[in-house]
Amino acid sequence: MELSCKNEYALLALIELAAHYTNGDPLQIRQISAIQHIPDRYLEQLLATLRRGGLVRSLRGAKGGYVLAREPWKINLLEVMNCLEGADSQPVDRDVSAKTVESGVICDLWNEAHQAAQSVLQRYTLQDLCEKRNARRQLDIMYYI
Amino acid sequence: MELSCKNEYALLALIELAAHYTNGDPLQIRQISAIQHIPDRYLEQLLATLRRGGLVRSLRGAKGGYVLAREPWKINLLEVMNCLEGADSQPVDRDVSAKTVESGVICDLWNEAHQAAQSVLQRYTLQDLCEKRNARRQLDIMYYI
DNA sequence: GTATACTCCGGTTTACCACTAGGGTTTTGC
DNA sequence: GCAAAACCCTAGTGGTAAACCGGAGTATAC
Ligand code: FES
Ligand code: FES
Repeated sequence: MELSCKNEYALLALIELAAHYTNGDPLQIRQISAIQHIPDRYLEQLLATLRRGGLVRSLRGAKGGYVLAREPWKINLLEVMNCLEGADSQPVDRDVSAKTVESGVICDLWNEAHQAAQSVLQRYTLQDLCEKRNARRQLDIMYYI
Repeated sequence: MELSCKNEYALLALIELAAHYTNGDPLQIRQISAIQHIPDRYLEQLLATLRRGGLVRSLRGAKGGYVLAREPWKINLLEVMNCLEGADSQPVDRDVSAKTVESGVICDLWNEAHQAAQSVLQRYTLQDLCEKRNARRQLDIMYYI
C-alpha cells in the first residue's frame, strides 16, 4: 500500500509545470529537480514517459524545457497513473481460459475495488493539486505566525 | 495495478476454508494446495501469516489442519489484505517532518483514493465470495448445456 | 558555431516477490 | 513407546522491476 517514488516524482513535476503554465515559458529538468529534490537523470526518464503519453510537450535546445500539453484543469490524475503504469510493461499474455472460477471471482472483486480508487483519481486534476498546495501553504504561514 | 499472487493465493485458501466451515473438520495445506493448485510450501507461509493475524486457527498433529477463526460472514476482505500487507515489513521510519507541502498534498489524495478501494473490500466477506463462486458455477453449468 | 538542453540507450544497484529447502515441534493411531 | 502425519520456523535462491547514473547524440537559441 505504498505510493511509489515514480508516481510521486511525476506528480511533483506536473504540479510545478501546472503552476508555471499561465506564464508561457518552459520549465527545465534541472529547475524542477532542484525545486522538488528529485534526481535529475531519473526525472528525465519520467518526463520522457509523460511526453510519449501526450501529457507534456518538450522544447529542445537552449531555452528549452517542458510544458503541459493541455490546460491544468484538463489533465486528471488517473491519466497520469495510467501513463506511467503501462509504459514499458510487456504485453502480459492474458491466459483467460486458465483462470478458475474462484480466481475469476477474486479478480472481479479486485477490479471493482480498483475502479473505486480510479474514479477518485479521475475526479482530481492538476489544477486541483495546485489549489490544494496553495491552501496548505496559507495554513502553514498562519501556523508560523 | 496487479493483483499479487500472495493475495490471490490467500483468498483462494480462505474460500476453501469458508466453504468447509459448516462441516467442523479442519482442512489441510496439502488438500488446499491440491484443489487450488498453489505451491504447498508457499501456502504454508501464507497460512502462518493469517494465523498470526488471527484470521485462521491451526490444529497441530495428525488429523490437524486449518479452520477459520470466525464465521465466514465476519471476515471481510480488507482484514485479509491488511493482515498480509503489514506482515513482515520492518517498521519503516516515518520521517514526517521531511515531507514537503507538495508531497503532503499528493499523499493525502492517494490515501483518499485507497480509502475508496478499501471501503469496497470492507463491504465483502468471505461468505460473499463463496456465494459468488456458487452463482458463477451455476452459470457455467447452464452455458455447458 | 558554440552553449544549452532534450533524447536515446545501456548499466548498476537495491529490493521485493514467488518459491524452495531443511530442519523442528506437536498430536494421532497403533 | 514410536513412527507417521501435520503444522512451525528460519533461511536462502532466482528472477524481475524500481531507482538511479553515465555517455554519446541531436536540436535549438543567440
Ligand atoms: S492499489 Fe493503489 S489504486 Fe489500487
Ligand atoms: S493499489 Fe490496490 S488498493 Fe490501492
